[in-house]
Amino acid sequence: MFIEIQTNSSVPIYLQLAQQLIEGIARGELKPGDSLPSVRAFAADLGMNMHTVNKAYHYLEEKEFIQIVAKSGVIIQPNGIPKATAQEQQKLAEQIRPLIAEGLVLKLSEEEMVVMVRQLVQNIKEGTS
Amino acid sequence: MFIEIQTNSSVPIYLQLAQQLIEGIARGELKPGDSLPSVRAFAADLGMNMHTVNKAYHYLEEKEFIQIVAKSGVIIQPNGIPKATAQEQQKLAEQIRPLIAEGLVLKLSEEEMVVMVRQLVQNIKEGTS
DNA sequence: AAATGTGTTACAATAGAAGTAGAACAAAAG
DNA sequence: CTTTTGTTCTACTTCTATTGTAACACATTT
Repeated sequence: MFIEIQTNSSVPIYLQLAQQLIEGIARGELKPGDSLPSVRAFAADLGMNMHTVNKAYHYLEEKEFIQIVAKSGVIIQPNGIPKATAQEQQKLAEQIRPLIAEGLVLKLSEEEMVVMVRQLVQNIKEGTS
Repeated sequence: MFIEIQTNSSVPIYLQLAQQLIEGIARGELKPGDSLPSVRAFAADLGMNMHTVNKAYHYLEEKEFIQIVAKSGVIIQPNGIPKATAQEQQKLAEQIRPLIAEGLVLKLSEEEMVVMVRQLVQNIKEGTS
């Protein structure tokens, strides 16, 4: 899968990488059991430091989207990623909340924001920007 | 209006303050032309440093939600806050996108996320958590 | 006019975290 | 045994958040 990093973005490289991998999973391009490149190989491939890739991997591991198997490599959660717990969903909502509030202040209607979300879902699934 | 700061949160104080003011505007509790406390008074009231309040104010000013009028204080955008431009909406979408992607990975359906957004809109308008 | 109160801006300083990177290490794989 | 792999330790630089102090602007009071 293609990874595209914007070095002058305010969002750190490791996060950009992690987010793009998340989108890869969301879109089904990365399936349970698939293996990801080693930190070194990936880093060399992307022209970044090993630690940056490592950090992205650990970020994803903490969310339990992947498994890091010591000395052997990294694979997408092989038994499939379980559905969000109430707690995870709550946490997600908390993160979205200030953005919705901002939308409201900018006079976006509930419907407009719903449309925005639907659009985003489509874009992610299609891999379009 | 009622401000509640959590000092042990990972989200910085000035941002918590700004976000709560934004919610105040969204919920209509703060109307165009309303004035906000001076940096010093507000800081004393909330038990924080004036610069922290100042930073929140400037954050909101940059978004053009308020006007900082030198010497006379701070007021909510008196002519009403204009509807989001295409660019602002785009930017909002960009910020929401990684969260939606994460939701998808956690097997939340498009409908579930739409419901989540509608719920958030209600909560914000009601001022509930 | 001078003083005082109220409020903003500017400069400084600090502590801490974040982002990125190099080198050495131990275990697994081949 | 050699190569590969994730881990660990260290290190450096840059941001960030917060606070402190002082200077400045203006209106009102004395």
